[in-house]
Amino acid sequence: MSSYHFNAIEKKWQDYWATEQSFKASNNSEDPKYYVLDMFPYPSGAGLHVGHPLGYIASDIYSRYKRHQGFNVLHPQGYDSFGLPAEQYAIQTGQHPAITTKDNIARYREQLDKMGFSFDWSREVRTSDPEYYRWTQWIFQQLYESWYCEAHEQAYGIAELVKVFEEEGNSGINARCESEVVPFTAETWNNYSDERKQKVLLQYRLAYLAETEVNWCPGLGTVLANDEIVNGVSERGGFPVIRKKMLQWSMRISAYAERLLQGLETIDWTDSLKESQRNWIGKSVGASVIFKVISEDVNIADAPIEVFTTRPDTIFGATFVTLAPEHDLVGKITTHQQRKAVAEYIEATAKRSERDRMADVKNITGVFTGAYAKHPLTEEPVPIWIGDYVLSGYGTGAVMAVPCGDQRDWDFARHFDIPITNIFEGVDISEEAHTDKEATVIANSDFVSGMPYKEAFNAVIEKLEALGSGKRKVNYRLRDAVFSRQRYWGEPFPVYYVKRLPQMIPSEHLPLVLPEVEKYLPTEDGDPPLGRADIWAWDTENNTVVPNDKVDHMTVFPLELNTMPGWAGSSWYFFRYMDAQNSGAFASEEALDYWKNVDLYIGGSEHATGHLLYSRFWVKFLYDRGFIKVDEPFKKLINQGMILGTSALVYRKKGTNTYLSAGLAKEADTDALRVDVNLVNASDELDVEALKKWQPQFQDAEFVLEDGKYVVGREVEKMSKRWFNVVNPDDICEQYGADTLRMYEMFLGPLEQAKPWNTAGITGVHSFLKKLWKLYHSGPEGSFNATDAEPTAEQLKTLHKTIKKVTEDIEAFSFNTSVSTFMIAVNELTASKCNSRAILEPLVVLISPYAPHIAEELWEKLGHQGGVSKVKYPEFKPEYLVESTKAYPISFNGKMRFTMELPMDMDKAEIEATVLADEKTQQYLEGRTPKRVIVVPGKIVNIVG
RNA sequence: GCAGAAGUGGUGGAAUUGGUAGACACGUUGGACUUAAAAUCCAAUGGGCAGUAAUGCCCGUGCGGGUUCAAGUCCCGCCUUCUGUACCA
Repeated sequence: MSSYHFNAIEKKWQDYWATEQSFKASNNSEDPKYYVLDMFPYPSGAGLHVGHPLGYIASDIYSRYKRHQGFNVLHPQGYDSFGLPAEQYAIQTGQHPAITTKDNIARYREQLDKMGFSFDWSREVRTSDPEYYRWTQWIFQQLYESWYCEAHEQAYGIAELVKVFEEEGNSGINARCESEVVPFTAETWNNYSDERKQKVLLQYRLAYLAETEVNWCPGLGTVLANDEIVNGVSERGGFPVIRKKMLQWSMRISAYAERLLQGLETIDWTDSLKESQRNWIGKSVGASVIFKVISEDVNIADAPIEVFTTRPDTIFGATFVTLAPEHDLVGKITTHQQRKAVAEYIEATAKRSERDRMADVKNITGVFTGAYAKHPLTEEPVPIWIGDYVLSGYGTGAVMAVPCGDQRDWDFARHFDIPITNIFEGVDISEEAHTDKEATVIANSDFVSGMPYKEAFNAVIEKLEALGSGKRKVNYRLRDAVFSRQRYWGEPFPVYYVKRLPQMIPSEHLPLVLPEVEKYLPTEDGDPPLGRADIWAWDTENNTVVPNDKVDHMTVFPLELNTMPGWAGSSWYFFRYMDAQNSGAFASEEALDYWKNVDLYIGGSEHATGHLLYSRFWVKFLYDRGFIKVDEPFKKLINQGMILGTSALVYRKKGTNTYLSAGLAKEADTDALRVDVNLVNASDELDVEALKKWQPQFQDAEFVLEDGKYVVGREVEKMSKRWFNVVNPDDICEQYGADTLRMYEMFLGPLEQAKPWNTAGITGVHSFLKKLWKLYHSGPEGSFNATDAEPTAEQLKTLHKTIKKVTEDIEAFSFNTSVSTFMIAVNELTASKCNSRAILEPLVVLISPYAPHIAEELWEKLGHQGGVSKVKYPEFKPEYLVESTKAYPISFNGKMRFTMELPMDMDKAEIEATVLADEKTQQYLEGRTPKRVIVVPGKIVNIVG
């Protein structure tokens, strides 16, 4: 073997790792644990492109590094195989999602294996596997069996709630529940029918069934969560989304709003990510204020309109009240004269999709109801308007409008000619509202006149509380998460219905396995595909699924037809890896106690408000109910940046079949078309003959060259099949090897930054590996050759410099610079023709996280048995580095005299060196004693004063 | 609009967190080897000025100010680009 045959080496070691199960983690170990996790992929039909493994490479490097340091590392991988993408792929290809999912997973696994990841595959999970979703269903049932006590800020079992109801009713309970819960005494409760009791309890449960206004997407035939909507259209497919009332399962995540917010302080995530979650939770502190309707009609007189405001200090500037068009009171209070206008307005807004409403922010619309409400403090009548700038879903769906202090209220008032009262001292509000609250004094406001914001804020609330017309209130933007999907490819709810009330299937009879259906498509009117299943009813006597026609509503009942959303399975999978085969629990107590939570989590930032929030919610819930001992899932989180594609463009002269080279295209009128990036070489030159064969439209085309070449244009955009800019990692592994791919992806730039892929640069990294190989293959015909001779001081310095820098880089996740450090080391060692065993051994261990295959090969050639992966990390010895030695100056005099601690065993010595500093710095240093002198061999570089 | 991040050669990006800016790599140019190409190796490569030369000097990190012996880094004010989020009262 005379040169670096990476293909053979990589195959050899991948097989070795597989047969030896080198990366299998043990659940009981004396060693400290470390849990490194990747966000598991959706196995889509397109396979992996070079962008996907970026995060996996980073986490793999860190895992291998931690193993070298003596940690018992859990580094698992699995597949998020339920959900819309898998199902849509199945619909497109006309195959059963289970089959396509299985095929896709096999393809993913093959690709992943080629890159030499150190995953413990014995712990693989698939969310669509019944043995897995059995526990997803089980957690759902635990949520159903729980309620949230706001007094203790904790979830408890529903049985405890029932006990309280039986003894003292619900008046003493401070629970997170539906707002329309009717108060009752113990006696009333005990007299309630069983059915009535169940209905009441449903209002308290953390997983509950309720008629909710949801984001209905007719195009996808399903309901979407808020984070699945982008700019008013569905994230997937871009279909319009409308609001619709439906009976849905929901998760009372809003109960955890405050704890989800507080928990952010305890975890090591990036500021931007924490900020996204804070925004999503959207805490605002203010007051709820009651305006009572003025009316002759006794039925509606004094009906309270509750509004939420963050500016109670401006209450004397409230000149009208605005209700959302969907507000319950609208129909009741509208006067006869205004009835027609209001009805027309409501109809018009209901027709407008969410998208239109957003696109049309500037257009001010609204209508007067004809009714008035009494200002709680001035007791003056204020008109009640409706306007679609008030959202029914936020706060109470009603606002007190203070045009002088809020721009939207100001715009609305100006548009409809409603009076604007100025309650700020010395502020001009004739052109716009004054929204700055600091450094402004309230005026013209009865008892708060002359007070600054903060003082007025509290004074008004106290007054309102005394009058019973309002109270301090904290509001959250976070809303409960809809948990039902009218979909096939998801976890079935373990629920059947008796008299239309949900009942849980006994947990010992889980999983409730997804039934077969003929068609996976949802129907246009939204009936779930499970409605087509023939065998989908629950026999409560035999605890089994039976055909639908057996339903008798005595012992056999219909099952829930909806399935769970994609985020159900991904909200707890990190616990399943701890004990993936367990059939008695989602993971054993011992496993949960040992692994605790994820130490390092790497994945894309697109999950900032979805997966990462829901996971935190479920973990806090499981913690409350005592199933786990940690209340945050991911201690440290890193978002890897996306690797973008570099598309290649050719320019077709308009209306012809003539293509102009990029340099000529600017002067002509052309259309840019994307062509396969694989037809273009590193210097943007197109292989015209290959292009002609690629697609028939180019067969007879004419190409106008410049300097004898056809040069393509470039555009950086998402890597996608339809832009023909996808680079397949398999091809890179084939051509350069997995070690090169791994190092190059790291070398490309900082992990967290988005960056375009450019295959051209890969040769630098590849030749580094070749150089490393050659350094120790200087024997006859390139055979392995390492000497036992003592390394030189220079070589030892190179080694320890590398240990120091690489270790620092790896701890800071600066993998890009550590690749550079390796290159420098190998260049230096090559220059001194180093083939010392004493240098190579530690160097191989250092490199093995990055380029594991070549490291294993060299390790074996050094005569070691067993893999390199658990060898102790080399120790850094500062004495080999003069740089880090401290030097203490004696005096400064243009030239400087000082003593320094010299490397190794030498005693203190005096040396003399010239200070490299400009004149001003020299003057400054005159007479001072610098604290530290930074030295490189031979000369002083710099002085730190 | 709000929030977060960033702006450094032809390109990707370094810079011990206030101390020789441009490491490392790509690309480019020149050279060696070769009949030739590929591969490999060596050298040069921010801009400008002076010198036969080794070398020396000046300007340079989006723009304008400031602090400091010393600023890519800190402070103030702008500009630009990404990434979230948005009629949230």
